[in-house]
Amino acid sequence: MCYDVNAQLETQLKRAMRDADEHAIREIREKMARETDLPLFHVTGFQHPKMIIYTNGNPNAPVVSQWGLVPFWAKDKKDIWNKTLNARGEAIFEKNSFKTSAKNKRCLIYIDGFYEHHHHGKETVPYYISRKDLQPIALAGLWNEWTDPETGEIRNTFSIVTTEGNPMMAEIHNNPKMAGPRMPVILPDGLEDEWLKPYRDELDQKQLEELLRPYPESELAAHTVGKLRGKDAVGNVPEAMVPVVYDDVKTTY
DNA sequence: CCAGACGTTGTT
DNA sequence: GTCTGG
DNA sequence: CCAGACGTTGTT
DNA sequence: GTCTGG
Repeated sequence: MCYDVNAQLETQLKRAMRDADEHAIREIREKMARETDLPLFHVTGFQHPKMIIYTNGNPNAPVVSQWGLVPFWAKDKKDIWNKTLNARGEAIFEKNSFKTSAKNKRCLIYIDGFYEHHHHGKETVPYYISRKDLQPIALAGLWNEWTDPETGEIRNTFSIVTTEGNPMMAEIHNNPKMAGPRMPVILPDGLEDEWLKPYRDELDQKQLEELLRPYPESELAAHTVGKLRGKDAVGNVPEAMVPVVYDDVKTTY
């Protein structure tokens, strides 16, 4: 699970800035950034925000992409893109909606942190999760280009790959309806580019699947924040990440 | 064979 | 309790 | 994923 | 486009 994120422009662009010249930097900042919905202090995937991703096609070039992968064969985005916000890592090479992307269209999404809901009695308490060192979180993703049959418009869309959750995530995300803790795939420093390597054979697939593991909780911090859903939702404002204390709920990890 | 789906989710 | 909308 | 609705009717 | 269910 990973349906709620905090993604700042600088965080999303950091990778591009490593090797961009001044002209490229200006192009990116002045043109591309305006096509996104950044900054996103809190957004849910169900709003299908436009963000920046880095694809295997050109790993250092930022691309505007919309959250909620629409497979190329889909006739209409509406029925599918609320169901493809996440892609179960164990099955990305099997599922119709993801298999071609898993082979040929993998991507990185850099975010500052993400949110999960904890259930305490009848109350729902959101947590904000980030790296302890506050560095950008590199998420493993899948992307695709989909042509809208109605407008002819080509849309770039993406999905966040998930894996089993670490013990901290299991404690936080304790929705009774769910069967097994999950968390987004966070690629450790130095391994991001492995996710963008070409797929040639079964061995490559094995190596890609090796990357889809839970990130160690020792590197993650979490604290309770204000409501993210419903009429009390804090909205897309910096206050979304500000700590909020709830009775009888662990405040920080 | 055709029709219809194609997806995700941890017990206060 | 269960479904839909965001 | 969670929050909120869950119903009917000819007019603000 | 491709798989599953009937």
